[in-house]
Amino acid sequence: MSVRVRFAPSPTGALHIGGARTALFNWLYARHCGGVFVLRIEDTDEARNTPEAIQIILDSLKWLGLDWDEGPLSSDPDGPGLGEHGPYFQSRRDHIYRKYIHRLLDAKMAYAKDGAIRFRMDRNPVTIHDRIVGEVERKLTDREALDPDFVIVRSDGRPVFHLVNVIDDIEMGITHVIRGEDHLTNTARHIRLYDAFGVKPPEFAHIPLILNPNGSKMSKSEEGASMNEYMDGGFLPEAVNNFLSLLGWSPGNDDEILPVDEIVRRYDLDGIHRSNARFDMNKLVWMNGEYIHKADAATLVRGCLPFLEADQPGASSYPEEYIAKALEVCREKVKTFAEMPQFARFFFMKRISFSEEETGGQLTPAVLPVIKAVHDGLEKAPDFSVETVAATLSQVAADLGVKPGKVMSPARLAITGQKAGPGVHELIHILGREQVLTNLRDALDWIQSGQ
RNA sequence: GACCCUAUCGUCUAGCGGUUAGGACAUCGGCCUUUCACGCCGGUAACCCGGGUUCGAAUCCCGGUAGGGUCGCCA
Repeated sequence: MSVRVRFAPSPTGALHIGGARTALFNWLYARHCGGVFVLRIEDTDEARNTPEAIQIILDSLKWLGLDWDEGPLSSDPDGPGLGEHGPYFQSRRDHIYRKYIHRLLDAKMAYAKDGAIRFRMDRNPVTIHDRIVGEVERKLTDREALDPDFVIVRSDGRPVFHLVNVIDDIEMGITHVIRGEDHLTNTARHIRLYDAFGVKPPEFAHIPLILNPNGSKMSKSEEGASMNEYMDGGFLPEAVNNFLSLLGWSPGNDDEILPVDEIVRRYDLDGIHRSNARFDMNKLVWMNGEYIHKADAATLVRGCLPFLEADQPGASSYPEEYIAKALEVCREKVKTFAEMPQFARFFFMKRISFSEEETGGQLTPAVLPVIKAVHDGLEKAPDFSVETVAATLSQVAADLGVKPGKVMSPARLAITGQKAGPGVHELIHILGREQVLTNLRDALDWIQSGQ
């Protein structure tokens, strides 16, 4: 039988990092097995669900590259979907649930009380066979022992999660339920529901949770908890996928930077851990840097442009080739695209704004002669190739009788207004004669005007 | 309160009866260097505790402790 897995989010806001990982693990397993990945929207809680939230979930999954074989094509519950098991919005499947509820009622396995419908739950322990956790014998808790039955249809007629989740998984032919460990103890109820419907339960695989750095449950408001932070924060989806796949799963050796197709190839339920993992933004940022350093030029430009434009309005209207060259010499310095402006902003400034803070107090009258010499040297340079610029600056240092460093550092400060940045020769070459000389004259003026 | 899961450096992890307990992030030194990074070299740093089983336990069993999860007319 071919593998069919699903991701069934409830659209109550941004996609949580834990949800994204659950989706990823399901997708990975489907792709590894050549199975089917289903997306189902659990929008039964009308008060909390919004069309915007559905769209965000769709966008987040697309951004991560987690394509679904069956599921909605848009955030419209009545719109077209992919696959033969629709509708894929629970809010549009009520007629299906009704049939199952009647079966339960007719067989006396469920009954009405206080206007709601309750399921007669087994009082004996339920054994859960979990692919990750193993055999789990779930006994009733003290509260449950008082009244083991649970509500499956609210008094207002709306069926609850436990019921619809099971019915949909049956109807959609789900073979493996891969979900967060927070559902493990609830699985006993689900198994009894499968029994009641006379259906063999699917394989269960409960994956460990993602915790905060301090070990507590990762809540929505926590740093790094929302996928929006990565989509809008200068991250590459490949890096986020790679990082998430390693949170609770291991390929079995020390490999860490793994392209997604290799993760798909090596992915297996047996490689999933049993213990929760803490979220480490530091390592994610490092990994993102690894991906940025190897990204192709177009990806680098596309990723950085929004941040550059926000920092220096008009930046995106510079010539494409110029932007590409400017970003290329800065790429090794950043770990997220959001960090790019702090190194590359001067490339997109017609006039540099000098500040005591940015220059670290290094632009003083003492360096006036050096900057003047750099200006005059470059003004007379026959061209602005990297080689010519290098030779020119060396000559300036020689003429002044100082080490090259005594020229490079003030030159960088004067031309870029910053202490840190790409190689001086390269940045002068890319900036070009006119802009470099303008910046140098501005620097001279700024120093002479008493700063 | 009850029930369930889990336990290797600060963090993510390798290990699946015999290892100098390995790697990565972070951190601390050093090198490289015109800056900041990158890169390279090196250091600090872990088997939660207590009992067993065994010639031998990080690995298997039991107990404790700690952390997490669940017990809704939320999902």
